[in-house]
This record gives sequence, C-alpha cells and structure tokens, in this order.
Amino acid sequence: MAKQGYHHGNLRQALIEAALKLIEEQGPQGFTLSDAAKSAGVTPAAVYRHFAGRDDLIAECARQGFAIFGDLMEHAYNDGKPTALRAFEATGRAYLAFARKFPGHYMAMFESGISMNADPTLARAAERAGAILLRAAEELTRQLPPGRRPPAAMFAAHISAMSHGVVELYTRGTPGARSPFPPEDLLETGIGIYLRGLGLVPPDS
Amino acid sequence: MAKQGYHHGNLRQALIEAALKLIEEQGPQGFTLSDAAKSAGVTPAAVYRHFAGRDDLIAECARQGFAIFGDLMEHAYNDGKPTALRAFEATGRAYLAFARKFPGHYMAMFESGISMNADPTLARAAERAGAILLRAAEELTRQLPPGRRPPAAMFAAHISAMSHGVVELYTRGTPGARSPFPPEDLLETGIGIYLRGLGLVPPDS
DNA sequence: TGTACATCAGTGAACGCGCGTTCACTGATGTAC
DNA sequence: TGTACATCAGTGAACGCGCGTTCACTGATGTAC
Repeated sequence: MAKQGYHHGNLRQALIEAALKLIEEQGPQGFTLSDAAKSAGVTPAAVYRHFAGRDDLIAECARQGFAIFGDLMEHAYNDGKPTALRAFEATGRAYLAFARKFPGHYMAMFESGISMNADPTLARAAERAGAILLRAAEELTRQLPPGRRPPAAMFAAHISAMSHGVVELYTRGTPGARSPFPPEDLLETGIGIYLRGLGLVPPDS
Repeated sequence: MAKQGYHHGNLRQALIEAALKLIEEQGPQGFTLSDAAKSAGVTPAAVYRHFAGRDDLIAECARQGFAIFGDLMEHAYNDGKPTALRAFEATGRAYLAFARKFPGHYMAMFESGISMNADPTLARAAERAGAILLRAAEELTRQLPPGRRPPAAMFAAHISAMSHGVVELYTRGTPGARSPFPPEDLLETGIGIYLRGLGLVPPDS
C-alpha cells in the first residue's frame, strides 16, 4: 500500500499506525516522535509535513480511537435491538472488546493525559461515544418504575467506571494483583450483578 | 523540621515528599529527579545518597502509598465491625478517600507504570492492601446461601474495578465527560446497587 | 574542655544522550504547453 | 510525445535543552583521646 522511494504515498496514516504501535508497547509517555518517524522509515522532520508536532500526532491517534470506539458502541447498541437490555449488555461488551483490540488507541484516549478542551474535534468525538452509552442507559431505565429509576447519567457513569477499571486493572500485566478471572468474565458478571441490583434482571438468572 | 545548612537533616523523606507533590501536579511521567532535588533545595547528585535512582524514588513513593492505603483500609474495615456489610462499605469509602487525599501516592502506585515484580517489598505492600478488601468480601459473602455466592476474589475485583474507574474517570479533570455527580456519591451508589444485586442489601433501601 | 580525625551528606562540574523542533535544501511527481 | 516548470514531500544537518547519572571534592558533624 505504501509506495517505495522518495515519496512515501501515505505517510500520514503510516505515522499514526507507527505511533499507535509504540504507544501500545511503551505507553503514551514512552512514545517518541523520532521513533515513530523511524518506524515509518522517515526522518523526524518529515513528521512536520503532516502534524503540528508530537502532541498533535497523539491527539490524532486519540481522535481516530474515539471514532472507532463510537462506531463499535453504536453497532453493538444496534438501536436498542432486540431488547433494551440485550443492547445494553452488548454495549458493555463492546467497550472491553475495543480496549483489547485497539490498546494503542485506548491508551492514547485515556492515558496520554491529552487535554480534551484544547481540541474541539477531539472533545466532540469523545462526547459522541459517551452519548451512545448514555442513550442505552436511558432506554433501559425506562423499564423501571419512576420511583426507583436512577438518573441515566449516573447509571452510565457506573458502567463506564466499572469497564474502565476492569481494563486498567485486569487487562494489562502491570499492577499488583492480576485476577484469576478473564477480564471479559469479570466485566460481564459485574455488569450483570449491577443490573440485577437495579431490578433490570430477574434475581435468579 | 529540616535543619538548615550543609546537612539537610531528613533529605530522604523531603525528597519523597517533593516527588509526590510533583507527581500529583504533573503526573508520574512528567516527574523529574532533578526537579525533585531542586524542590528539596538540593543538587540532583544528592539524591543518589538516598536512592538508587529515579525509579527507586518513585518506587518508594508507591511503597509508602501502599502502606498508608493498607492502613486506611484496615482501619476502615475495623475487623468487620459493626457488621460485615457496614465494614465493607466503609472499606469502599476508604478507597476513594485515599485516592483523593493522597493523589501523588495513588498515581505513583497505579499510574507510574512501575513494575511490581521488580521489587518484592513493593509487591508485598500491594498484596497486603488487596488482601484486606478480599477478606472483607469473604466475610460478606458468607451471608449468602452457598448456591448464589460469588467467588470472593471476583467480588473484590468488581469493587476494585469500580473504585479505580471512578477515581480515574471522575476524580481528575482530564478525560472527556466530567460527570455531574461527585465521585463519592458515584461510588457509594454504584457499590450500593451492586450489593443489592448480590442480595446483600434489601431491595427497597 | 580542647584538639585530631574519621565519617559521610551534599557540592558542582561534567558527561553522553535523545528528545522535539527549525531550516535551507533536493529530488520526485504531475501538469502545461 | 517531449520538454520546462511549479509543487511539495521528505532530507540531513544542526540547534538548544533538560534529563539521569558519575565523579572527585569539600564542608559539617560527632567521636576518641
């Protein structure tokens, strides 16, 4: 796909992919503009033809990550079909699937310390992904009697927190206790118990 | 407390405190040995009288963090008094309280990318803190009929994930959506719903 | 109490390194005639 | 089809910087006599 010779052909995307790989391997802070250039077979200066600098390259990784993330979430939600509950559960699984399949993107998005406010397009991409989960939560809480219906934003925040926590603590080798359970099971059961607590799932299932 | 003049008096602890402050302000990766030395009013070379190097300084921050964390958790758990449930809830609150009160420590522990395996004392400190939560989970699951009793390790992992997720996503200003709920409320309600899902809390409360 | 000396915490200069970024340039490409 | 030229993606050398780390040193402290 990349042309040989003096002109690269699609250096911009090649740099992004190189950056993602490096971020995945060494973390978003260990990532180096010079290394990314080298990986793409190019001089560090060439990067500046396509990006404003190091931060811009990371931001673009995050931006693409949020786009993919949003797509996956949307696809998993599938407009609430077949049922609000099933769609919601699929969304939760999509969260973890994304983190596992696109670790570089995930790290660029959540661990690079990038400032959302600095880049409106980045903020918008992040918002979109969040909105899907929020909508899934809203649909689902409709099934509850108004009296015991939690705010959808809080519901969504709980699920985000649990999902993110599972990714950070049990998906990588890094921190202390690697649990004896696969992260997928951990998240599935965790969300299941939580939904039961809300009365959205029968007590015995 | 620190002596004036050529000899510092307690440079070791002063360096740790300077490092913690810098980590809190700039993240564990932005942290610089030279800056920590400067903060403590000392030449970078002086650090090497007390630490093997930069990584060792961070590791010590994490080690002290796990010690404090363990103490707080143990104190909150209070041997399961007055009830297993109350003690468990207090432990969850202690998690978040620690993260808020000791952000530098928390970051050194969970975000510095330090390798637990490299330092056995660090691994032991981390294990101790984890063991307290595990014990709290074990005590509490005893109240459930054996048939619907989840493995305590899984229970503990769920709580860890939710707690860590709340800290990472809603305690700092960094990532996209800052929720409209205080992190303390978020965690309290989240754990509450989860416990209800397990049947450990009555459905109406 | 006073002096000599061992200890060792901190100095200051220096190092090699790799980073992000800049700049004038050069070579490949594609278009106009 | 062939030539002249504009465009611009990538080069390569250089920069200033701040980092972690080293080393021979020096000055303060406390102890032995």
